[in-house]
Amino acid sequence: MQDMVAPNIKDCSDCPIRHRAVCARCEPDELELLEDIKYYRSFSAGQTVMWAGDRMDFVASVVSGVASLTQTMEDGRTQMVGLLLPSDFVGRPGRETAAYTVTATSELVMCCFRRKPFEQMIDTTPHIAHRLLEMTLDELDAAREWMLVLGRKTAREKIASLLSIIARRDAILSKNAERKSLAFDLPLTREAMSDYLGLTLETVSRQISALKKDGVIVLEGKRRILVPDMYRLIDEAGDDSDGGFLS
Amino acid sequence: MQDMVAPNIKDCSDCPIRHRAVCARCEPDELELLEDIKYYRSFSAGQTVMWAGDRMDFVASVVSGVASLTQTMEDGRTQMVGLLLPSDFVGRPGRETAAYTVTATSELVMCCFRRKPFEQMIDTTPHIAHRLLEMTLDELDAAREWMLVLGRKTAREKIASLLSIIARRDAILSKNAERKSLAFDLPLTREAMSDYLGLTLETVSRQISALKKDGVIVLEGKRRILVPDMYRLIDEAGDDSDGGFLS
DNA sequence: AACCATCCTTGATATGGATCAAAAGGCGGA
DNA sequence: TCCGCCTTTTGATCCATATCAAGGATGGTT
Repeated sequence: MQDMVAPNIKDCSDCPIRHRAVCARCEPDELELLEDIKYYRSFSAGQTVMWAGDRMDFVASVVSGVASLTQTMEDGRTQMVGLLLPSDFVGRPGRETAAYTVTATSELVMCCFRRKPFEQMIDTTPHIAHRLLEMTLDELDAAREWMLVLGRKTAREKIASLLSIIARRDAILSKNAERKSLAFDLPLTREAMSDYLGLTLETVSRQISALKKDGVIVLEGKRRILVPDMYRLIDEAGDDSDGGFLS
Repeated sequence: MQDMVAPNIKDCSDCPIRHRAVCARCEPDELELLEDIKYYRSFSAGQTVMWAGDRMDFVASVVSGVASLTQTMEDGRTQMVGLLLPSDFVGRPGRETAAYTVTATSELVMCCFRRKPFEQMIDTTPHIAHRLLEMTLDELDAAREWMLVLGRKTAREKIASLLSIIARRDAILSKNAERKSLAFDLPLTREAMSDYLGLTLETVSRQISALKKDGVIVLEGKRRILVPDMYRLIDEAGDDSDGGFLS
């Protein structure tokens, strides 16, 4: 259960935050400041990055792997409220303690920035604040998209929605976007999927079996998914929420 | 179906955005700039402020009344993804078209700011950008809270959660916070409540009746709710999501 | 190779909420 | 004041998903 420095990352060029959150318009001296306050941490599947209520001394960006944000009720019911894929950002500037539990659902490498100096950068560097606002608005849109899934979709549609999202993100990362058929590894256990979808793990398993029987997906082992026809899968998801794949 | 200028609002001092989003640390000349770009619109219950996909030339803040953000699937299933109470902000700087349909669920007055000049203010006035980021993060937290409600709570808990939220907001507005018992008007039809909670309107009605029968709430007419014991209601909601009431 | 701990699948049954249906308020307009 | 529309309540039945239960696959450890 020991964190370690990721051995294979040398500089900011591998760090998504450089491209997505902060650095697109950074001046060289700002980049240098970023270098000063950042460090890498890696986690193995199942490890908890932080518990809700923990003091949080950093904000971070996912370099590789997948993490989840979860909320748990006293009686143990838990709901995933965010899925962090590579290049996603986690942490709330200005907040001392974590509001959600963050868990690595697969091998995970995060690029962390010490919170206090990061907050100073936000205050002194307008385009960083601007970029952060954009990212937060994107996350808000994603959360609202997900509210439709949780509130109004059937179990089958929920599974198809989740697979679409992962497939799309995977395709973008591997530059395979707009390919009709594709394959990817599921970075979540059935239980994690059920926590995301507001279902039980048995229902998740059954619906995956059903989608397989109907030829919407093909399983290679338990975790690898082939999607023969991405448009079919998106259609099963019940709406255009994943229309972004088409663009 | 005609918008009109709200007759009873003369200056920014009645405008929530002044306090919540923009003006807390505004310089006099910034306030003047705000005055230049703002105007009021009012709507009656049921009126649609804008449809998803509409071109959006303004961002706005709710002055009084309640509005909802909704998403609808092709087959008509709809999910509310945001409830806008007085002082809440709506609109995404940098986006041309509305992502959600905005509807007045009661008499509604909004304070609108023309989008382009508002965006310029954001870019040139760091503390406005900062405040906007904070508000967006608050909304994101609220959305994630709601994901737990949608994904994991029972119908009864969902109703209690919604009533708690409205009660709390109402108490804050009328400076009645931390009172144990309180009363408020429901600004939503049963159908709107069902769209928020991912239920049918029949289930909403039945659960309200059940809470009434059990003495958790008292109904005066259909729309006015008395809560004899706020802590009881919060308890029925199933978790501490409304612990904010206690503070 | 045998063992163990997870993770996953499948079956049988139970149930909370949806659906279908009807009637009872409430409220504005003629 | 009465009518007609809209909202709400309540009842009967159905069904999608949860729950309970058992067994199978997988991968790591000794």
